[in-house]
Amino acid sequence: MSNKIKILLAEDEPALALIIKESLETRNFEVTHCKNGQEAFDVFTKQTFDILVLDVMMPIKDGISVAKDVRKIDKKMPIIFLTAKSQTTDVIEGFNAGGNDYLKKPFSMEELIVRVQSLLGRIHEDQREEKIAVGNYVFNFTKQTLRFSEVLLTLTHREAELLLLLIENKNEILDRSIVLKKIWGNDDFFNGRSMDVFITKLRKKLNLDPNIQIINVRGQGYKLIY
Amino acid sequence: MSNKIKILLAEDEPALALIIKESLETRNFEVTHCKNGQEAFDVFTKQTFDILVLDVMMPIKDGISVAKDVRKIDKKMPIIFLTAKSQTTDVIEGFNAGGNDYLKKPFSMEELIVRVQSLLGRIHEDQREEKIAVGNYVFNFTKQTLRFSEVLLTLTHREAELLLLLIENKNEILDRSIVLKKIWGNDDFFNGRSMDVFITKLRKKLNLDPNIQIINVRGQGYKLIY
DNA sequence: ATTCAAAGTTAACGATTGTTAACACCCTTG
DNA sequence: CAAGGGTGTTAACAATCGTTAACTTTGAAT
Repeated sequence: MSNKIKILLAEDEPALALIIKESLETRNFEVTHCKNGQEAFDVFTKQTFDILVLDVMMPIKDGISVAKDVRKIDKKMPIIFLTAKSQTTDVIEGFNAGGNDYLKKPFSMEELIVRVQSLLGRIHEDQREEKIAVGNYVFNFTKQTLRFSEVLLTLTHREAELLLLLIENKNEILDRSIVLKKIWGNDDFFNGRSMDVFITKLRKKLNLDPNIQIINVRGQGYKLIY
Repeated sequence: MSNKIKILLAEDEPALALIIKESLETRNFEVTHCKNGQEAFDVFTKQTFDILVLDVMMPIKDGISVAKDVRKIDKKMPIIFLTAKSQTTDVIEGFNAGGNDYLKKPFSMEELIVRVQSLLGRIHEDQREEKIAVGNYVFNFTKQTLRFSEVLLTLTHREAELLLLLIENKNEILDRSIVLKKIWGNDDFFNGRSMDVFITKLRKKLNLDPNIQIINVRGQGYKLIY
């Protein structure tokens, strides 16, 4: 199973459907296209999607009707309507049917993409995984903790920030001045010494796993290896 | 304190601002109007709102800039942009700044209202219940209570306000000065100490669940994690 | 081998934060 | 109006964190 974001697109006009599908696919979305509302609802019940993009006017079953049926099953599924109609009443009808956004034709692909992302962002916001494996440790940045089997070490905020930068550049040289600018704001002499102190502290806390090392590269910076 | 939905409206054109304000008020929203972005951001830091409606082009500080600053403080606050510009690039810029919707002028009041309601609906799904899960606790802001299975703790108003802000920024750093401006009105030294006292009180009341912690980030603020 | 700058380490200091308690200010109640 | 509980602020002291300083060790260049 791929981990791509899955979009169900219902659009009866073949040319437009193709353009939308391809545009979304270039952004690495996985798009399933249906030619009418009936087909779309059928597919919806049989697969899982992250977001629905529904044309309002379609043969057999219109988009609003699809949305209403979907809402009976799934209250949270993000739904965007596409429509040629631009009267306000249609927009209102769309929202009342449980739509989350309403895009009037003609619209640019960029705008569609950005609105799709906006709706998805909200859904996915709580899902970030915060635990990072570092050798035999588990590092949790937000909790500022390092766990080595049963041993739980707590880090200060500075230590956690520094470790995160090192991890993001693991096995590569992390430049002194980069760190200093990012964490301390500027790279003057004293901040540099302060950073060295924190490297010492991190080394102490990371020495439970002998495979982890913070190596100094004289004149350049540090390298976290494991 | 009224329980109306609070909207912060930033719009420099007086005639349009008045129309919007009155339209929203007929729907029983409470609207605070600001004439430019600077004013809007000031007010935002000192009061609490449910949604922001920002004109993009304004003197002194534009709406996009306001949104970016707001996002540094509050990741979830719903933001709708209003704009005369209709180029796609502006829409994209708006979403990138953290906006949740983008309405092109001229728009109908009805459309604004449905879009406001659509965004609020999503947010209030979590909160309309008024009961917010915090680890194994259940927090009820209006009742100022914290329940841990059978144990019911009552909070003072200050405690409840502070906890709500922490929850709205869970797993992220909540800035000292933001809290102080929002709850105490200004961030002088003594209010700062007072806030620290309340953090202590909250920690005590939250220590039934060992997974909940209020972490201090020296010089910046506090972070609620669970 | 000598020299000097960079980095390692430890300790001390000052600023920030944590905690407790005393105090002041409401409300409500008698 | 006095008493008392509840609430928020101020003050005092303890603990923690980040920086600075001092001294030591390392490594590269001469």
